[in-house]
Amino acid sequence: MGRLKISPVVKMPIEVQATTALRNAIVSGAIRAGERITEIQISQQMNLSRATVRTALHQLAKEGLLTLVPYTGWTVVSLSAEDVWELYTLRSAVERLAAQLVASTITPAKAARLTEALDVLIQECKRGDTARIAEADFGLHKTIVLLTDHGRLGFQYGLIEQQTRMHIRSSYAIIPSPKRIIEDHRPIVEAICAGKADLAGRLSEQHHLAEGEKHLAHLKRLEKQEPAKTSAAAPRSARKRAPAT
Amino acid sequence: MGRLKISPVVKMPIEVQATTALRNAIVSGAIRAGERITEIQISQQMNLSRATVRTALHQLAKEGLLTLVPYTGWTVVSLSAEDVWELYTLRSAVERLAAQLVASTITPAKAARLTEALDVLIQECKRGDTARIAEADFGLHKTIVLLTDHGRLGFQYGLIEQQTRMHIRSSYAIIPSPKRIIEDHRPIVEAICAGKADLAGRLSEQHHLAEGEKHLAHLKRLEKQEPAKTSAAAPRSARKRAPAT
DNA sequence: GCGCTGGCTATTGTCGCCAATCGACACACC
DNA sequence: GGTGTGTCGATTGGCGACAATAGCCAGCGC
Repeated sequence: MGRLKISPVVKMPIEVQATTALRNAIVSGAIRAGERITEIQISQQMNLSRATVRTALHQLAKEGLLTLVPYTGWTVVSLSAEDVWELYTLRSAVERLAAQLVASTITPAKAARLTEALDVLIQECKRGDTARIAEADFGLHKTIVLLTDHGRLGFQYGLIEQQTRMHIRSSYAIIPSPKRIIEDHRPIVEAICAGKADLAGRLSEQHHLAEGEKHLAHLKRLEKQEPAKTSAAAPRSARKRAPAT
Repeated sequence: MGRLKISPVVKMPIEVQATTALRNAIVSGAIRAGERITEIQISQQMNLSRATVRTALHQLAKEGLLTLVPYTGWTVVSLSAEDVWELYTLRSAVERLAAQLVASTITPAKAARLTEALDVLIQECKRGDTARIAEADFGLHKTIVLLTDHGRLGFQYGLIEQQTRMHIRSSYAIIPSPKRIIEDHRPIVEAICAGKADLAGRLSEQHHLAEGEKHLAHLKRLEKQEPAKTSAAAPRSARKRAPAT
């Protein structure tokens, strides 16, 4: 009597499912940045008790996707220039660490996975579909982070990624040319695979700082052309110069 | 008719107060690492509804202080060697970024605050009380992070700090000599105040990696002397070598 | 003696309802 | 017209009760 060919049912509390569905709705743009939402509205749409929805919303607030004014309401964050600066500087630090960790523990198997992810990115760049290029780009970076086998780093990276995705969807992000994307990413992967931790870390950090600064300058130009849009949400910080490296 | 001299009442929802009280209880060691707690037990002790306590516990789980097995119970995390590795590597990256950011935007006022925090640390090292030295040490690092004016960085640092504090309380942490502490910290502060972002970042990163590795080696020696203690909690990761720099 | 099954207990999950708070608006007074 | 006060509606905060789940233990069959 062998094993039956039945897929296991994955049990998941409703709270967790609600959190996941709401996170996806926010990150995908189905619920827009800056939008006000209420527990009542969401509980009716999801056919769940308000308390269950409330737990989910609190979780997402902790992830930086929502802000709550007690007794008043919830707002999906809308990222200001300062938020953008925070995200790309933090991402540069996290990804520097990831590149260093993977490079210092590189194995043929890890190198193969990295090379494969880079190949996917290169193929998408040749195809030219910007959405698929962006996905492959995220995929390569996620692979580096996953190869660290560092749970907290992966968690932190996930928070940064989802906020970055939200922002890209709700703004007029500039997309580097496919040629440039390949030129930027290949040396990072090569340094990691060659076990050059210091070089890999520096290249990775530089890549994100450079892209972040370009994007920020672009946003500033857009702001000059339009009335300032009110920014809900994340703690405001004064903009600082990027760290010299 | 001018302003009355009455201090404003700081309103804080009970949920937030409960979260803060529980966080303090965990970080201070009043609730021990590895301990199992239940919503019912905590709600009775705090004289609050279980639902309120539940919200608080979920928040703290998100901060990495607790883990939940659905329908079964909550456990205060007990940090394994792998967790320690994760914390100090992540801390090294975060503090590297902080040092770089402050150094690249240094002002006389910031330099004064940093120098003051270093002076406090030096004074405590002369006094020799290890608890006060540790507090002054944390205080200096927190000052650097706060001077970045980077909300997300401060939040991330706070998570690392509280988990580190928990671990220090629940383990036989080795404390560096006061002389060594001064030798390690002074060059970091000097580099930051001199606006040398690259040097400040490297020194800061190195400081945490070196201390972390020493501590980890110490833990490994302790583990060899005792039966393995079961580790609740945080995602397990394989130990990796520290990144070369 | 071992493995399986069922029942019980203890816990978290989810619900609906009452309580507390905030913001907007109307009204009264100066 | 401006300011202060009170009320109301909309929202979140907090509660206790019922539902769902997991783990443990006793009993039974082989």
